[in-house]
Amino acid sequence: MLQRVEALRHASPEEVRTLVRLGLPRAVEEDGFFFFQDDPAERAYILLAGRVKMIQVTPAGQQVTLRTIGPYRLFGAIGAVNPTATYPASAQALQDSLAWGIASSDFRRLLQNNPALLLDLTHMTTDYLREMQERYREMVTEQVEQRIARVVVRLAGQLGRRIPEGIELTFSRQDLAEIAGTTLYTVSRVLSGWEKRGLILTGRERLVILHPHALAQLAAGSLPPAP
Amino acid sequence: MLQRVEALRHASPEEVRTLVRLGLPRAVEEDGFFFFQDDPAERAYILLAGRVKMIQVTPAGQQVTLRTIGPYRLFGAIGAVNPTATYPASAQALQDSLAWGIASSDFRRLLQNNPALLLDLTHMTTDYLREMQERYREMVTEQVEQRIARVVVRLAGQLGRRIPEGIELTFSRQDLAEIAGTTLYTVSRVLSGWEKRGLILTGRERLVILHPHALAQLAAGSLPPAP
DNA sequence: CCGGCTCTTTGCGCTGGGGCAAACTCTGGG
DNA sequence: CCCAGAGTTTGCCCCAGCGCAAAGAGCCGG
Repeated sequence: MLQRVEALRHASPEEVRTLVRLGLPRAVEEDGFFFFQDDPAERAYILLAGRVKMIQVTPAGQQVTLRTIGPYRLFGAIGAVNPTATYPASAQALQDSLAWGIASSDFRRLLQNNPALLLDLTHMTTDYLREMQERYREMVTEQVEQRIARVVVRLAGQLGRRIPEGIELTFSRQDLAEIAGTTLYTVSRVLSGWEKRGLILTGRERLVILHPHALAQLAAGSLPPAP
Repeated sequence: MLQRVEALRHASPEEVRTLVRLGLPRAVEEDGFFFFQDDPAERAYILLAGRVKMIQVTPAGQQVTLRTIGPYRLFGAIGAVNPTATYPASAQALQDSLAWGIASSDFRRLLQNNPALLLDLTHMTTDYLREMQERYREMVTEQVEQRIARVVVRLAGQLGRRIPEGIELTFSRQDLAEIAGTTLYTVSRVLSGWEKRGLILTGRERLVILHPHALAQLAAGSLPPAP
């Protein structure tokens, strides 16, 4: 099963078996936490089922979602590579979720014995870094509507479900706001606008993308925002 | 000389010699570019002298500075680890600068033969990733004045010069604006405010921090912004 | 089928900070 | 020493988006 994890592509079957032996399953129900920001990074996780969001909370209590994790993806690994490190973010379950937890020391040992695996991890990290740099730029330079469009397009690609009408996403306005770095009010207004223009359908904790192409154009800034 | 590069801490003297042999020096004068965003990542660089900023430019021509590089630091390496990758940002010299350029393929070969080095690189990358995540959160949640304070404090630590009066930095208002994700007007207003409050001295492309502690408090949000 | 809870919508007012324009001030080159 | 050009300051206006408040809508358990 763990073979499907792209981070373990270069792990030998034996190493995977070791991981299974050394790791242990951890189930967390909706809204529960796998770990908290600034806790010592004791384990890295592979998500097996469900959905997890990585968040940072400001001293004032405001939440920012850094990314959402889908099945067969690694999380908590950034903290785990460094022996003395703490988690840079908290991991909260968006749905009931199940993950395989590997002690950081075992994880590091595995990486040390398998340079190909370490290289994979480096690639993953640099990819994520590229994404963060881009999103940072977007945050600085783009208008909210465009940012929300980007978020929706990105989420659709990662976690969208194909249904007859289009692509379905299950996120509340609040969720989207935390990802796009805005407020639920603004998200609500923007989504309403899109619905009026016939680009999407909305519902409680749900939206359906009818015209992915138009949304992508909005995200790219090549389509002017609502009148 | 290259021994001082923290990225090469685990390189053997012989490997360093190989790097010197395989690499070549590249001088770029002020405002010149080492490479551009989206170009194929042909070389990784180690800065030997000068200062370089990594920037992304939006289609509309707006600039965002991702980070500034000081001597003995690696840049362009994120692009170099992946054989098919392009640079995620442009590298522009803030002053006349000199760097040692290593072909990406040589760089990768070195990493493959020396897992300790690869591990160092991974640590550097994850550290930078942590920083980007933090700055992303700051960008989303914090007010401009606080963000500018953070930028100034951070730059003071990396590139500040001790002088009798305090810590001196050499950046134009425009530079600071691009780093803090705001406009030169706002930076100018905020700096003027700080000067009136006696926290800093300002000058053309220059500022002197008189009370680092007060600025740090501003950056942390524990000191209220200007009245 | 009801009641309550959570999520969503929308009107309204407000403000942080963006951006133009014009004046001012360094600084280095001739 | 003076001038031109680059960097800076500040007044002024404007608006995108925030956030309250109150009403509406969907969902679930009993």
